[in-house]
Amino acid sequence: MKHADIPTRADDLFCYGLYTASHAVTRAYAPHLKALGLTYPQYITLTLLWEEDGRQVNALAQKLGMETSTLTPLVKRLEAMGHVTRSKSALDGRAVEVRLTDAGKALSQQAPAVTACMIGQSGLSVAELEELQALLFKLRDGLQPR
Amino acid sequence: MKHADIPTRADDLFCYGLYTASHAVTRAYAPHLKALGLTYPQYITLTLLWEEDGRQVNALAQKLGMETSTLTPLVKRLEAMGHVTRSKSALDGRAVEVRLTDAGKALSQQAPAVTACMIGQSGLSVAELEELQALLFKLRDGLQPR
DNA sequence: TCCATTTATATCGTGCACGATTCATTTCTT
DNA sequence: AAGAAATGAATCGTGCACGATATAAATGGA
Repeated sequence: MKHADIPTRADDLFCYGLYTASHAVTRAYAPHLKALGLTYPQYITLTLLWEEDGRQVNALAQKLGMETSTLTPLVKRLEAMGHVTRSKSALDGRAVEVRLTDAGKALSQQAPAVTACMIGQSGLSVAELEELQALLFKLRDGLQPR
Repeated sequence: MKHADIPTRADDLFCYGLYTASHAVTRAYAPHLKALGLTYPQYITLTLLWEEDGRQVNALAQKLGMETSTLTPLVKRLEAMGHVTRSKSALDGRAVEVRLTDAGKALSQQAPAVTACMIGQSGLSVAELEELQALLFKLRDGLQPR
């Protein structure tokens, strides 16, 4: 591809839509999550634990594509709020396993209503959301150096 | 839509792909932008100025969908780096106009190569990227309360 | 075994992002 | 024209996100 073929307007840059849409979603979630006392990254982290409890910090970081330096304090805040416990792995003294408390598990009951509300707000059909999700995963996986 | 119809796995949540893809893009841009001494939000802000110079802080915030409390320090850093100037509007004493310096304008020469590289890395066709962009804008605009 | 390397987490400093608040300026109302 | 309301930036405090660095535990090789 030659430079001449590349869109130069900010609206056309493939990074711009992602950047603004991502923040718009975070903002749209905020009022729902505020009622649960959660931030958006905290909520996403909990969804991973609802799916599979007892993950290590490392596994959570991998799933989210972030550094443990981001997750350690986040998980500590979840612990301080009483949603999870952190304990050293018996098999590997370095690893920390994150486990949901009853309170943390109970929060999962609220999730479907929040998701439903967000899907409704989005104005996109389920088919469009699936198409979007597929493209996002393809983009993300393409960019991962690994 | 009933709750039973809502995907509950984290992978299927429509927020998850956006969250991880957005960070993946930021991370993929980082090495290219580091060579220019810029962060990703700084780069996007500059693209808006390359498109139309002399915008007010408010206009930039609107375009990016962010608060002025985020942009004010960012623009000040761009000023400290010598890429822009900040000056009070003659027509409205409250407003601050952001203008590119010669150095800031010169940076725009590097942008097409960066964009081209990112598009190549993404592994998506231009058609797919346009489709993705369209869905993202639709999502974003659907979520804006306005 | 012993020591080098790797791995898992944590810590620190910088920058982004938001909401709440403040301050100055403009605009609206009367 | 004067006070009220609205607007544009800025400031402050909290939390997210990264890279660089540190520390402790596990692994590997000689």
